[in-house]
Amino acid sequence: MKEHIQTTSPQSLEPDSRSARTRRRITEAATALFLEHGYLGTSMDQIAVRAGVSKPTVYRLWADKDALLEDIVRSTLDRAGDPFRAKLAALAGSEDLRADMQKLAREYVAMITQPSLLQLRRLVIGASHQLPELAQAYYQRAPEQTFRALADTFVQLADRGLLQIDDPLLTATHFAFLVLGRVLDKSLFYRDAPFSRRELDVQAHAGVEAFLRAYAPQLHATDCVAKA
Amino acid sequence: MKEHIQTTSPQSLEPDSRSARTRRRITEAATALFLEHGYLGTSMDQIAVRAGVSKPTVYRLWADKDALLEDIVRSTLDRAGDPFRAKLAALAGSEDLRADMQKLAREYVAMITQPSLLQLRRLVIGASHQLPELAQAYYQRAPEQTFRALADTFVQLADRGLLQIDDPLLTATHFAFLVLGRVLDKSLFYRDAPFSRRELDVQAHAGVEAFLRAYAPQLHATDCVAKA
Amino acid sequence: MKEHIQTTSPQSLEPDSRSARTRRRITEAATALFLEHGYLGTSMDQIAVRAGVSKPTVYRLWADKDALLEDIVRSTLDRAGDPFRAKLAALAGSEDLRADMQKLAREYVAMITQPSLLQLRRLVIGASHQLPELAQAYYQRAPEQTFRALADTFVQLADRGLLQIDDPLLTATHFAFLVLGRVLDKSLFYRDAPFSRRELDVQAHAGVEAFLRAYAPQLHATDCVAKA
Amino acid sequence: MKEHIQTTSPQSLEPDSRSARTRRRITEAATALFLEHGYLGTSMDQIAVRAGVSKPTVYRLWADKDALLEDIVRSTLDRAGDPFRAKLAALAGSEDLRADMQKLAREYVAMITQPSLLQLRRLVIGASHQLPELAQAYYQRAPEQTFRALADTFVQLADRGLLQIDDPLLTATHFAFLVLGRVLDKSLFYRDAPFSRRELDVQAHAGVEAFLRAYAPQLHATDCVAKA
DNA sequence: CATGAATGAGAATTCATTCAT
DNA sequence: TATGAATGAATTCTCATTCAT
Repeated sequence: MKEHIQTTSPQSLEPDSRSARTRRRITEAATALFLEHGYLGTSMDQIAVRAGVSKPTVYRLWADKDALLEDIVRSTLDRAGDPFRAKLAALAGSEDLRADMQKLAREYVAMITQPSLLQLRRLVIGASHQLPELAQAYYQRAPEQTFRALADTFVQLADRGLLQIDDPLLTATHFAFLVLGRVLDKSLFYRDAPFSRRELDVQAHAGVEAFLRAYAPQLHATDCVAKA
Repeated sequence: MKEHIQTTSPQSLEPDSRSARTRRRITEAATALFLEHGYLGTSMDQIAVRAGVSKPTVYRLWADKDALLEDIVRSTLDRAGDPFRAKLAALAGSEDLRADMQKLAREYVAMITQPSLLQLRRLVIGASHQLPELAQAYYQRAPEQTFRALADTFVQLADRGLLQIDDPLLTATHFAFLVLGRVLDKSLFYRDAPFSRRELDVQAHAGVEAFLRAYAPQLHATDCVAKA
Repeated sequence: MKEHIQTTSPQSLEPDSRSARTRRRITEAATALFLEHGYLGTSMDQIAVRAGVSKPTVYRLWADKDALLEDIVRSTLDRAGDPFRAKLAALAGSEDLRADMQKLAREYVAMITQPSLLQLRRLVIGASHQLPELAQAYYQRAPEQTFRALADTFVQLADRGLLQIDDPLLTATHFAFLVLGRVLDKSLFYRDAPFSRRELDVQAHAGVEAFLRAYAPQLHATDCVAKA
Repeated sequence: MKEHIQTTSPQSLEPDSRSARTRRRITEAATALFLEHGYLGTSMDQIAVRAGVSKPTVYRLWADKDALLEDIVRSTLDRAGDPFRAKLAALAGSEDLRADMQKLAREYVAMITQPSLLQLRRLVIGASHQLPELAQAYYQRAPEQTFRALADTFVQLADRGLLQIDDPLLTATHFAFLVLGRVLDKSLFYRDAPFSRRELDVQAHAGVEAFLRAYAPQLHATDCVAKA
């Protein structure tokens, strides 16, 4: 496998040069086809035709089919996850934890349920038989990094006495899966997003409430007091 | 893979007729190959060779590749899921909810984390581009049915005042994903089970505790008092 | 190629013995399928299934697929052509040539246009690439023999001064093709008989009239007298 | 100036481009094999090997086996039939009907008995089980169109009082089948042309004479007188 | 730089035929 | 006798990849 040419050249003076446009058209075609039909279900022919170029052109830009998929996955991830992680950091200093966490959860759900992202998960999982390293790279780059970011934030909240946690990473996953476990899971099996935006909001809200009951005892002091 | 000791096979009087043996060998070969390389990544040739039969023999028993995969998926699900759902029913009458729920969670984790079941999820998801109905059938037959069974049980527990729940199905998914969301998710991306048994137990335990904090307030009166 | 067992056993004491019935069912199934889908378009599997027997049973009665087709063709021909040739002989002594020849022509058309016979022609022609001897045998047994029988009759009629012919065989083919050339030809290309019975009668009638104008001058004496 | 006299194929500027040659070689190989072994009796493998190309090359130029056969049939028909129909038109103004019709008949026979055309008939008929539309298209394009052209000419001759006809189309088929019915029929069953050129001429001649006796009474006044 | 043309290897599926019981 | 089970060899068609221009 030859190394393929560098993917991004952010400081290019001429961002829409002929070859950059070609590259983009191929990437878009391949993305659409991979997401729709999977890795093995998509042929290089289809990609070239849809992109309106010849196959050798594709092979000049990427060493082989693997490289093309990897490029797509990596650059899609780059574009998708970062905005959320930025907002997440702000939660650590929250004055109204419940409200801010609810807001964050909605944003989390909104990010994750971008159709292309859900399909990307399916694609990567489906291709994991052929490209196991890609799947692992995906997992480390996407869910796991988010969990770690959540954990960092929760540690800070715990330091401020707002949360009571033992294992920050585990707590982070509890938050994540309470908020959208069901969506993540079900959407792997259904081509079309199986939940309406309202349903998503309900699930996010209920997830956060459950999370707070489990991890923010003082927010539920009344419960304890009542018993005491 | 060695056969483990088989004492009986109760459902058939002539369990080892020539053709039953052939069928089983093909099924085993196909299962192993599908789980390892995915649907499109496995060829009927490979299956026949591994089973030690000719291709027409495979086609005599299953109409086509789809039918073979469907058969494998369905029968694997049948074998795997039912025992757990039986045990689940018993929880409704529990005298010691925390202990029994912990026990159930361990069994849940044990069932779900059978390597072949985890791989089956990957397989079905990977094949969903080609066989979308199979993926949906899988989802309805496996996770969703378990969620419903959990919900039924939780409703009974709520009736007895042991849990406080609004939306039973949502609560069921909270339980399920608290207990093994992370495992389910991560194992889709890693060929080999990414958690040791001990890690699984820890996660199951922590998941149940979080669940109880969120949904069984009276069990936590003591906690509150203790902390107070 | 082994010789296959004798096809007909006309003096069998038990004409509907078990095995005779089996043979008949296979023959019928094969005939229907061959006529419908052609020789290469029909599989031994389909034949066995349709006949309700196993494939080895078919192979016990016929050495191979070729033998089965040959048997079918030969026995169909035997059954179909003879009645007509019997009637043909009677024409030689006709008192009213035009009327009797018209009648005969209608019978000729009726015989030839039996759907199964037309389809048989197609079948044999289609199989001639694989079984050239069969096609030749067919031609000698069916059209050619009829032409010869017609020629014999025409010779007798010429002897009586009713026809004026040079080359009897050629004259016979002129009769045959005037009467149903178009039908024979077109029906090779159309699955369903392309002519109604009325059209057939019209063609047969016009063909006979043309034939008589060409070969029975005294029946058209008026024409000649007029010119003289 | 590239405008010197061009000796080569007028319709294409680059008649022997690489791909045109490839296309021609495949067409030739396929034609030979289809004519020899029939549609189902010829495999795409054989075609590719005989053409000296790989199978994908064949599939690049024709969508599938059907398309290849259709192409061959259509282009063969185009090449074969048109010249004759041109000559036919000239007959309408004939000064010496008998002589010109004899000449035309010889040309008709010569056209139809091109070995490749006779084999093409067999091929199309044999393939009609699998490709019924092709067979019908063939019939409409070849025999039927010729019949119509003959009929048109005969109508003109009748207008000039040279023929006496009722149903022009029927008369046309009478001409066609008198002249070469036997050839057309017999050659469907025999791989090699079953008649020598001399035999063909004799049949054509006799066919025309019979036709004229049946449809051109005044041409036969002399005959009648002679006989009288 | 881009392409039309090409290909070896392999995909799913079916065939006529035979074995073993 | 009749069969369920089996198979070697082909079938049509596709794939990722490269050559030649």
